[in-house]
Amino acid sequence: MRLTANKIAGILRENGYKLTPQRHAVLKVIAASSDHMTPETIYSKTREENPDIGLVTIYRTLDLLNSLNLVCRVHAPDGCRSYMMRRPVGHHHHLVCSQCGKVVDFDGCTLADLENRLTKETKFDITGHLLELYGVCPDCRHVPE
Amino acid sequence: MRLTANKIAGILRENGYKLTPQRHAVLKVIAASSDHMTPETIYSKTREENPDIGLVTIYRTLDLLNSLNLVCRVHAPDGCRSYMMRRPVGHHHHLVCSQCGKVVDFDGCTLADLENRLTKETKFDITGHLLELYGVCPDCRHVPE
DNA sequence: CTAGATGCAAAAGATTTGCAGTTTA
DNA sequence: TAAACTGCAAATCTTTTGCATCTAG
Repeated sequence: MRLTANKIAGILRENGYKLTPQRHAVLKVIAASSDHMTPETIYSKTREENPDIGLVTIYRTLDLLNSLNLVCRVHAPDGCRSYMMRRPVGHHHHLVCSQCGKVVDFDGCTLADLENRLTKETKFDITGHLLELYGVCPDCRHVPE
Repeated sequence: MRLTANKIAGILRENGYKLTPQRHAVLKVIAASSDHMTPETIYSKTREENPDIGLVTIYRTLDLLNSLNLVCRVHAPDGCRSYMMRRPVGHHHHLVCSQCGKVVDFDGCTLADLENRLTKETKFDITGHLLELYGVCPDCRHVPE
């Protein structure tokens, strides 16, 4: 289960942000998709129901949601700026299909040992990581164009 | 030991690409730094010795080197387009200092098990991954501004 | 009522493309 | 010499900012 737009609206309020119709619309769009979307895509999807929203608002809303850790940013070898709803579980990563862009997120990553080792070896104070796996999803594998 | 500019020059030739003075200059700059650099930074460093090189050539050269897997692209939470020399060992990842941008690369990542598990669970055909760790390097930790 | 949000237009960047001239192999 | 490469200028995007207006709480 992912966070719903309604829950997020509550979280917004708790943090002192206003729940505007625009933000609600953006949330609905992101919550409705299981894939990651670029700001541009989110913009046009949101406009379908909210033709008056501006692209700038999309950018600002995404920054806000991202800073509240409500959506997460997906990095791919090409475009590095797309977003999807974050699941309630804190920590997860992405498995991205290189052909259709489908994203599966997963948790249970095994980096703790690695981080410990590197902390010792490099004396870095390790604060986080980005892990994205790439591959071809079953659908794309079976239906070569 | 990293790949030297000279070795790469040979590889370029082997792949049917010409070794131009511009490419050589870019390679020298990248090889001389242990950190990742943006195209813009590489551009200005290259210009120090080669004032006539154009930014476009930097972009094209980086794309070429990247496609030959001679340099690698570093993704950070902010800028996602910077490059550094790739080491001869095939597989490695980055530990990036969030404050000064220093990059340490490392190998021995422990993702094989994870990939096996996910292959089973998701039926994705997993072809690669991107792993970047973030933290604060010893220098930045000891010298708070 | 007021801090915070929005939209517009414009600015600022980043990256790509078209093209004519140059150069490596 | 031919294919590949370069630089320039211009075209495209993408993202950010300034500002006057609006609105959720």
